Amino acid sequence: MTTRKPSIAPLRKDAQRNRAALLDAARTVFAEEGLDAPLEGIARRAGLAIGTLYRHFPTRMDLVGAVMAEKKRAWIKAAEAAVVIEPAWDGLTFFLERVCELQAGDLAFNDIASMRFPYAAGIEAARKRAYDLGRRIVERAQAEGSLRPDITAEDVAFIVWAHSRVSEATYAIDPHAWRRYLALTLDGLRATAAHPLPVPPLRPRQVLRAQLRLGRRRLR
Amino acid sequence: MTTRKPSIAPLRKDAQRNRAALLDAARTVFAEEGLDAPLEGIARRAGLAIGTLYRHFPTRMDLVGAVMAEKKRAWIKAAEAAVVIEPAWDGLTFFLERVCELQAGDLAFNDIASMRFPYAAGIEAARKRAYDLGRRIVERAQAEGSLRPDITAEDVAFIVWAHSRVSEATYAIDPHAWRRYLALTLDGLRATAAHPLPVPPLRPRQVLRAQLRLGRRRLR
DNA sequence: TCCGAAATCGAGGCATGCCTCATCTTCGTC
DNA sequence: GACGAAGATGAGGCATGCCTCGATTTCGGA
Repeated sequence: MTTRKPSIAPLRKDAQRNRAALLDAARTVFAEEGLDAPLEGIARRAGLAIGTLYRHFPTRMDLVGAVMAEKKRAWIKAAEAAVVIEPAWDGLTFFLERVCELQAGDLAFNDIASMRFPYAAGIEAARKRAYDLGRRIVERAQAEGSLRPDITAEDVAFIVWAHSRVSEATYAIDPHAWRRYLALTLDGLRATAAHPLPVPPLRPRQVLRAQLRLGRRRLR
Repeated sequence: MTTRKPSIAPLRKDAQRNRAALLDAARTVFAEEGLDAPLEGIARRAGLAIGTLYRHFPTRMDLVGAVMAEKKRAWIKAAEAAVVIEPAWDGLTFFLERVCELQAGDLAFNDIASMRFPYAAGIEAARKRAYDLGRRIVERAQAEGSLRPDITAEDVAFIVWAHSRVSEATYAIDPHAWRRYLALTLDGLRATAAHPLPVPPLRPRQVLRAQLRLGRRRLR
């Protein structure tokens, strides 16, 4: 996230300025083009040479991690808020709405939320935290009887995956279209809507493998 | 789809053999790697030189169109069968299940189903037909009262998009996982599950633009 | 103001994948 | 079985994007 030196040395003024410009450019470009956007474009937009980008962020994931820091915080904050909302159903909808909102309009976060990238330590830590909270949100809503009992926290991964494509398709055409689809999804999650499900849920390990697979495919 | 010459001339024996080998290789490679798979890999797998591939299929879409011919037929057949099934709800579920089944395990058809590519005439004609049938399937189920009345045929696009990512993520980990997610979706589509939707449906033109956008992004 | 360390620069080497075309091979007809 | 047309070949030119590294500039402390 910072430049990986054990470093006590503070950055020089110009370096600080340039680092900020790179983050700024990267935020915009990643959001518009996704995690695999050419790094040269980011350097250009920041008005700097490609070598400077590499000095500050030796790997793509260092840059991604730095850019995603705020979004990560927003993600966890949403989960922390949701887990205490009453009734628990409202907590669940609040959580899903916030996650989808973060995904919509930011292709990079969209990728981050539905995929997994080895060696992106900062991001993975946040994800772990968000998932643990997600599990509690699900269990709470089931306990109160509003969320159908036959789903598991792993099924939330389905929702994130599904929404990631919906958002990718529609954000530039109608920035609120995803709300309609999320509402349909929620209607299927209500205890009152439940019909037997044909196959068992994914196991946590399977979700992880699926996310890794998507990530590999994305940054092939 | 054929090689674009006005041509009455039939292919030479060796050319016929090679064309078949190319289609065979392309079927496998596209299914495994998606529509943007390197063409060199397809030629290599067919045991032919890259120039030969280009002689038979001057553009990527010529090859894609030829490979997707059978899947296209299966798609339309499913829709034609679904539109006469009683009760109409069963027709709808049959249709969605078949489409999702075709998407699962074939990354190329997955792309074809959720995106749009200009100048892929053969495919677009099939899509038009399938969409018209889809509209009738939806209206029939609404008329009998099983499908919630507040959705439109355009909302089916959401389902295809959503499923495309779910399938991309899970087909190699658990080839039937998508059935669980589709069942959840169907539970949200039942008239009995309906709660008011927050935003209006996409208009047909918007669906088209969204699909074009996905296609451009995919074959960037 | 001067100097060394820090930071910047960007050409260039590497890899991938597209597509072309001059040359060689094979088919099938007479 | 010979010949002309159809077909196959693959090196090579082009474009993109990654990443490095020696040369150059800038900063800021003494």
